[in-house]
Amino acid sequence: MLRLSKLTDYAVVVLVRLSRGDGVQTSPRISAATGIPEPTVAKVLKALASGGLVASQRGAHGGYRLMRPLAAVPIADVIAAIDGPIALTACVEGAAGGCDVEGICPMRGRWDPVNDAIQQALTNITLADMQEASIPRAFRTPVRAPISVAE
Amino acid sequence: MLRLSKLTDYAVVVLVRLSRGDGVQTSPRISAATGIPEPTVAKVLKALASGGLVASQRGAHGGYRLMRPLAAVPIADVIAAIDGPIALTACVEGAAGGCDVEGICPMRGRWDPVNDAIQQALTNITLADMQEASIPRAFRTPVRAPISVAE
DNA sequence: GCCAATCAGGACCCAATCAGTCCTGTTAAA
DNA sequence: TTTAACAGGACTGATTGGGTCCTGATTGGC
Repeated sequence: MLRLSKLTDYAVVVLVRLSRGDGVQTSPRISAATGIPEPTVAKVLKALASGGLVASQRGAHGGYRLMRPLAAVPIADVIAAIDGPIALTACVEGAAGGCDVEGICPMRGRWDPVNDAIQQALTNITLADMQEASIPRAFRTPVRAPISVAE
Repeated sequence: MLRLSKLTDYAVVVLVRLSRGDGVQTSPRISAATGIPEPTVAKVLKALASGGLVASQRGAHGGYRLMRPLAAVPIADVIAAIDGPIALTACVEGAAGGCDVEGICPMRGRWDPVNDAIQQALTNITLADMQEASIPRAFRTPVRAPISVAE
């Protein structure tokens, strides 16, 4: 099913939320605004910080802020930050490790064109695109968006 | 990581194998030729038959054969046959069921452009493309290709 | 008409993965 | 010094998927 991790979905919500307001925002505050449980918000933000998508400020009055505007964040970056590098199969070029029959595996490299195509597709879509895409009535209004994720 | 199911990888191997030779081929024979365990080959073939990618013939001297040449089989069809419809998130248009907050979920429809992009990317790549892509030395020769899949 | 080979369609089990939580540091402002 | 906040793990329960097996249904040969 080409499943996307649920945390990635959360990450989009969190990033969109971060894009409103100027200063840093704490994870409890984002949790309250989005309805996502606080520990999960914290986990997502840490991953996003590692990926360079948000900047963190520690200590009292700390928090997180966006490093780039939404339009400059391809969804591929978000996925990479949360789920690791985009690779359909483990033996794809760039994936860590090596399969047990590496070197004799006829599948080696076979999925590369597919990966490249997907990578490119995901790079061409930014968070701004997703933010604007077909949001149902009454949800253009900010600030108090409830739970987000499906399933 | 956008993980692709291992069975889909098997399916590509099986389909490529089926493309060699004219008559029907039995699953034990394909298993022997590819190194994939027979029950798994059977499972993959059943799914491919349900998806209309291969035709089956029951009874003695039965087996499977390709319905179309490899160049006419987009990889999207294979994925759909094995893993079900291509949908990144559960609440994507076309996915079964409905999430618990359906109707108020601001994420609803948001992933659609991403899904469409991926769908299109996968539709533009056929099995023939994958077959030709960077196969290492000595594996253009048919018949006795060993295990395929990565881990 | 019977038998053997083969596909059809499930049920089932085990391992791996992931979402989600929690705990213990470390940093920085008041 | 205290407190608010992030950093970076470890841990657990549930879900998923790979893989196997079993019981039919179908077809060709003897």
